[in-house]
Amino acid sequence: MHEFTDQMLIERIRGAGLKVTAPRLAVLRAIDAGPHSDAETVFGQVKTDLPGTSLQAVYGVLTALTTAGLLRKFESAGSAGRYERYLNDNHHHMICTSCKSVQDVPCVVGQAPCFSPAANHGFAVAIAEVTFWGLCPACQLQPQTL
Amino acid sequence: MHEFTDQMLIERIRGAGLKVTAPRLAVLRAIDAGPHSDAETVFGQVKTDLPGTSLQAVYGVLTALTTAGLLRKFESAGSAGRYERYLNDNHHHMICTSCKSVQDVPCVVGQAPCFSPAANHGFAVAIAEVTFWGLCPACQLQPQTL
DNA sequence: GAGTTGTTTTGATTTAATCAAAACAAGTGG
DNA sequence: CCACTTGTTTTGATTAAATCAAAACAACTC
Repeated sequence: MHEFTDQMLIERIRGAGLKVTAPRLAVLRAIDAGPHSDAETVFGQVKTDLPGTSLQAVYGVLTALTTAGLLRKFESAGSAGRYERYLNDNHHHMICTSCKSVQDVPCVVGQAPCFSPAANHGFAVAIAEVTFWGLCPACQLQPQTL
Repeated sequence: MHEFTDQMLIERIRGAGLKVTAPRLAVLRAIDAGPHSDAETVFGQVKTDLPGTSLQAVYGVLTALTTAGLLRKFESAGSAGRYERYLNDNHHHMICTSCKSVQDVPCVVGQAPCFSPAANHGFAVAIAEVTFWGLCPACQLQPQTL
């Protein structure tokens, strides 16, 4: 399941100009193990391999790593903010309205179709965020709402 | 500024199968006057023309009107949930990263281009939500962040 | 005009997140 | 290898957004 060795993670942290600490390694490992996790979920994961870490530390680490460009935060209706490894691949998210699970979806239609709103009203558009809402395969099998 | 008379608003509420009450009228008027408002903003507006209304009532009214299909709620990173009149026009939003102001943008590229993710992983996609982030004209004139 | 049902008020509670100050540790340079 | 500086984490309190429950109340129907 681990795509990255600790050594690789250490290099990524240091490469971003940040000090390498145990909580930061643990957070990166947690995101690697469970992408699209929120702060609480990351905290739960981190606690198991680095007990004594505080939830506030996790928030701080997530914010620092996001600012440094190692992680990306995305927030969507009805859920806490979630984090994933930052990849400059312009992908989007498909979220299940029932179980809130998240799938990555590449943005393939042309290059970056959604970057061009029809009328931009003078806005300098920097990024376009696309979220697809629907029912995941598992939840489609459920008879009704639980 | 008022697009709708009270009589029209009353008909819309009743048409949705809901009882017509003063707070509901006041909330619809507030949304009409300030689209893309959050609950607190609506509350501030409502208070002026119907003092004694509670914030919780505003939350309740917003939820009821949203469930009934008269309003649409949208939530975006860094802001509280906002409400607008529901229009079945598949429009999207352009939000200023600096001042958080919102502009509607029609979805014109073809019909509903964003409804078709490349690989849907078995998801039954119901809606696609597109948010453009950037700097509004006013904030582009600011030398730097305030 | 009285009754039933749906709505609003009042007040407490939850969740997600942020802030500030003190304790601590990573990476420098001696 | 030790001490210093700076950045990080902990501890504890606080905020913002929203939700819940029960009692008071008002809209629509008969």
